[in-house]
Amino acid sequence: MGLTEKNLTSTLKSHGYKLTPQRRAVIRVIAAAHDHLSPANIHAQVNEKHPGVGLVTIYRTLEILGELGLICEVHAGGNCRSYLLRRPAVHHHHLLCSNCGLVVDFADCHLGELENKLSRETGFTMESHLLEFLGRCPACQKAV
Amino acid sequence: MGLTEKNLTSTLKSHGYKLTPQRRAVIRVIAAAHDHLSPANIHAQVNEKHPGVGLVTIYRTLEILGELGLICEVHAGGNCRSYLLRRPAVHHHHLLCSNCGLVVDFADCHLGELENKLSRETGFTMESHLLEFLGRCPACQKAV
DNA sequence: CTGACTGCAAATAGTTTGCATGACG
DNA sequence: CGTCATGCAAACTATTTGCAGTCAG
Repeated sequence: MGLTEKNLTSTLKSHGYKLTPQRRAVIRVIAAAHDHLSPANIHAQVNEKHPGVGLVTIYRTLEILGELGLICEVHAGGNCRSYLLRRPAVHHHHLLCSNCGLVVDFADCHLGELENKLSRETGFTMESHLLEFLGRCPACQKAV
Repeated sequence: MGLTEKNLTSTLKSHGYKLTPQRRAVIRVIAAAHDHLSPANIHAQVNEKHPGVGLVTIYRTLEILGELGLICEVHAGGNCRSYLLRRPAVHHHHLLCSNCGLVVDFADCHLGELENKLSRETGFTMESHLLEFLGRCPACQKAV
């Protein structure tokens, strides 16, 4: 049920995008990472196995993947352009370790109620919400 | 009870920072805006009244204001470096209009419980959380 | 085959740093 | 007065764009 590499590639295809070795490599890296990665980060990891892949390609691939909703942004700390594989294709949020960057997903935000309340009070039509927790994971707590 | 310009300047002083016309201008612009502003944005507005102020000064001032907790970041859309006057000096969140950029504050997020639960389940020590709602304000709904 | 994809290089945009001058307190 | 702030210019980093060659389908 996890979103496998196969699903990703087939989604790519079904949207008319071609499946190139470079894209496969990018997807592989993102899928393998348990962290959120910056474009430069992804580039470096891709090049470990496939030297010669341009950073530009990473950017373009990320744009496509984002467009298809296969990856999502993480707004960690100052760096705002980190990407993460959208593992469950459902609504969820992230819990980040401020030290090592570990990411834990969780889905049960009880924001529906709050959303309704705010909507009533302000007259806003709600479109989406962004929720992230920042903390320190067990390993990093021990480490100091 | 609102955080006035006076409070801001006195806070600056009490932390050993000098009160220069440039900083006053930056604070004025941020305080007057009902929007979140990017550094470039602030720079432009400051220069309308005080030509000659460098963009560098804006950056440095923003850094100080952020350090003192007088402004906070807004993670709107793609642009991740927008600043906003932190009106109530307490913990709160934002509701953004995706069309006009209107910002509404709200404080009563019921995340404490969720935070505790996550903390128990994951072993994380929680440091902070980021919550933003994105929607469409009443005016923009009418405007189609 | 053909159009989409890639990589290079160059262009842009956004942000930071070094330094001499000037202003706050 | 001494210290900190400012503004300029330059250095950097991150991201985007143009173009000719290459490749998946």
